Amino acid sequence: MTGKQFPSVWLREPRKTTSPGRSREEIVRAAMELLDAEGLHGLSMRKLGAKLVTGATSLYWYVANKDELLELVYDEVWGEVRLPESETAHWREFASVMAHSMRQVILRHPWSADLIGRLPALGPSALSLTDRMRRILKTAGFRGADVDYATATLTSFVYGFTIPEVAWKSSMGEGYDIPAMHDIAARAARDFPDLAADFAVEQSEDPQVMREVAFDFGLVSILDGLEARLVT
Amino acid sequence: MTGKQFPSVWLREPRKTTSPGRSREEIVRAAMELLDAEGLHGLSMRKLGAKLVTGATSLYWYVANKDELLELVYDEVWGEVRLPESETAHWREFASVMAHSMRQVILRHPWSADLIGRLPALGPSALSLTDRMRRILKTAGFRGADVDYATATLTSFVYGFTIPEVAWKSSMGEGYDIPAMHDIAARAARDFPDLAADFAVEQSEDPQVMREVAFDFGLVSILDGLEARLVT
DNA sequence: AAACCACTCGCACACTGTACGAGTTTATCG
DNA sequence: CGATAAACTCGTACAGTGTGCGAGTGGTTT
Repeated sequence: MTGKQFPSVWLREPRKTTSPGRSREEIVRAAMELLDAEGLHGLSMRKLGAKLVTGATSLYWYVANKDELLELVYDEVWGEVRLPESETAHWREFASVMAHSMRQVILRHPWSADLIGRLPALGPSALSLTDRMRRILKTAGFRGADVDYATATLTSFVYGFTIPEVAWKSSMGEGYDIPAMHDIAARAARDFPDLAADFAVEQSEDPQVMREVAFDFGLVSILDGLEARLVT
Repeated sequence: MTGKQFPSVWLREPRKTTSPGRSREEIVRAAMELLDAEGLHGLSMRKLGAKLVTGATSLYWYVANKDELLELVYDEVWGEVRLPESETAHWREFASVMAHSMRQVILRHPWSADLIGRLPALGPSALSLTDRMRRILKTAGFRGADVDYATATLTSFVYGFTIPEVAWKSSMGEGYDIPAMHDIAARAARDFPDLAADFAVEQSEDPQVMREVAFDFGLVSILDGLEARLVT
């Protein structure tokens, strides 16, 4: 009956701290460095403690558990998203810049892809992002729930496009061994000749560029679709 | 130089087996049951062994490691997607059914959301799905790389929409304690009055229905956008 | 009978997150 | 100043994880 308490760092008052050296910020920064260097798998409380020359369990004074720590670094990531300065930008321009920036940020911090959805995104950076997006959409003429729907559509696309992309890259390592990839695709798809054939053709393209083009294709399509919803 | 070998069950010949009782299929089925019952976190080789009345390490005869096992159940999930029977269905109809079905399947097996992107999807069910989608798009008139782009756009949306949805649900438990959610959102967004206000309004809707409507909104928008790319 | 094969599984290793509680420093107050 | 309380540190321990290894078992083939 009581309804489980939803756990999030952002719903707790942080501990008051008189601390000199150690602090949440420092811990978050160190965690981010570890994550960027070694990935999500490479972050453990013990390693983090070692990096900060502290006992692993000392960190639990500043952070209730590992998930809370991850929530903090997660929000830090969204803080890196760059948006058009002016509030008066055309909504298509705004949305496009935001989408591209979100993708770049995730590519820069591949571990964050594993966190999307696994953790609540209630931090200030995340909220500020959606707040600005919604504002722009409203002034563009979207009304009521359509504002939600439009943002959801957009962010869903960015997430869904980028999450598998990042995962693939980190599975492959950074090798980009194109002939090997070709071979892999061909072998996996040997029962689907059409698929295999298309794979073969596309393998000749630069995958980096291709991803970019694909992203833009999807983004433009979505913006067109949303615009159609607007003019009625 | 050699280029790391990409690891996937589907790229290895399976072991030949004279086995009577135990088999890959049985293991996969048991794993699926465990996953549906207890989530990704609840699946461990030891528990799975116990369920099958075997030593945990015996499973490693049939499966190289846990990730391979997960690849197998993962493909099983995509096998549950239902598509229109006829190859002659209109592409919009086809895409729409596929998107909805994918979403439903993920909602039915929430643990699968955590696997999207983390594991290569090179199994027969996954490949068959993309193969059919691509075929339909081709006959609809999409050409060359546009076929990839369009499918990527569609599946990205489905993934990106559903992954966070599922994660949110499983964090909250199935409680759907609406007033509590209201409170949570309000507190988290206290620095963003507009956001908080909108949250408050929307909290009065049935979230289940709302998600469905949102999904359809996005889907229709995307299909419109893709169609615009087609008629040129 | 010997050799091979498919298969089982106990043990051990290196790790994980974190509860607990005892210890130490620092700040506040009478 | 001394005392009390609050802020902080951290060693130990527990219950778990995936899985490499190597010894063992039972059936089939030569």
